[in-house]
Amino acid sequence: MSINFQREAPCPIAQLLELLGDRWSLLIIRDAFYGVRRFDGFQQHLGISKKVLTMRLTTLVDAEIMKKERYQSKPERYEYRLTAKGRELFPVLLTMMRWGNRWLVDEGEETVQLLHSNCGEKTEPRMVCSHCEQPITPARIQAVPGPGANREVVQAFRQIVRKSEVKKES
Amino acid sequence: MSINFQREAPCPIAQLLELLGDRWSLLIIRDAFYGVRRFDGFQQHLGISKKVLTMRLTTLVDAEIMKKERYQSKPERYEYRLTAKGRELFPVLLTMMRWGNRWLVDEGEETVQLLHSNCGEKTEPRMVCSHCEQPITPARIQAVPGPGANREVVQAFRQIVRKSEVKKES
DNA sequence: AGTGGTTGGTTTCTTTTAGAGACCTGATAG
DNA sequence: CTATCAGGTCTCTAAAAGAAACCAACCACT
Repeated sequence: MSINFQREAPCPIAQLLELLGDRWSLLIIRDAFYGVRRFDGFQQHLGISKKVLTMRLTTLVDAEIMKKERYQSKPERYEYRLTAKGRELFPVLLTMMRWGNRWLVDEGEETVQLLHSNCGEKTEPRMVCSHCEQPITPARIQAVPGPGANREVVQAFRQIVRKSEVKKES
Repeated sequence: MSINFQREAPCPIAQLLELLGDRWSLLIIRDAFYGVRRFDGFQQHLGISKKVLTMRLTTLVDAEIMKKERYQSKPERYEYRLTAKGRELFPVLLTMMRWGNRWLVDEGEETVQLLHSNCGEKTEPRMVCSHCEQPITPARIQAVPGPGANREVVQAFRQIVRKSEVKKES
């Protein structure tokens, strides 16, 4: 029902959230970036229940965000590692970290910071255009229907645009 | 219980997810970026139940991510707009959109694309260092304890680092 | 004066998820 | 022969989400 912009719809953000939009998945991936690899490690660092951890890891493996690899065979034991698809979630976590540090943590009270080994300095990631390399801001970015947009999506876009214009006038 | 890295802990990503890590909050914010402002608009575009929408909007207003503004007074009616704090979630949504388009949508089937009005071209946001302006990749970024890190956090970092080194050897 | 539509909700009931904790398995260690 | 570790499963309870009915203030029509 409703215009085709919701969760099971083709919006890439909605699709990502469909997969990872619970309270644990992105924390598991964060820990994986920190180097955690084993069931027990995730469980202890996160304080997540085993049942939910099993479910989340299964989902992540099925989605090919993580892969399960045997690291010993006498008793078979596996570890979970990020795939390329998983590693590319790095920018998502970085922008989240930046926003959290900026708005949820008092200044000077940050518990985590980022060091860029290129320049050796503390860094705050910035977004730039892949084309002109200029900064990206909401005002200078426009979302437009892509090649896979069907009539419904275009329609939804029009409606949203029209509505937001109406609001501006009043 | 467990090392201090979980949800109620000082990790900025965990704090963000504590606030926004459900299946709806970020979609509401996405719609707000698209220009949706009214209860009904969110409800129809998202297909979310009114109860949950009420709860989420309340949370977002309490967190000062959105603000409720009266737009007419005969029958009092309000609309919900992003605050500066909310608008700064833009990079988070952009990186999510990029990942979703890249990994969850078939190439050429993207329903949404971004146009950078600076250069007028289709763009894929990239992350660069605020310092040296060079690209940021997992391999070139290191998370280090910040000024607000207490002994526990530093300890947790050490443990994680040690564990991931052990893994590399085996 | 009554009917229906619009906006922005609340209430109730049912289904889904999450969480705590007991239990299981296969292996090695003492 | 018992203990411990890694990596789970199973069961039960509590919390959250979803569907749908209802409510209320105002307007516009008839």
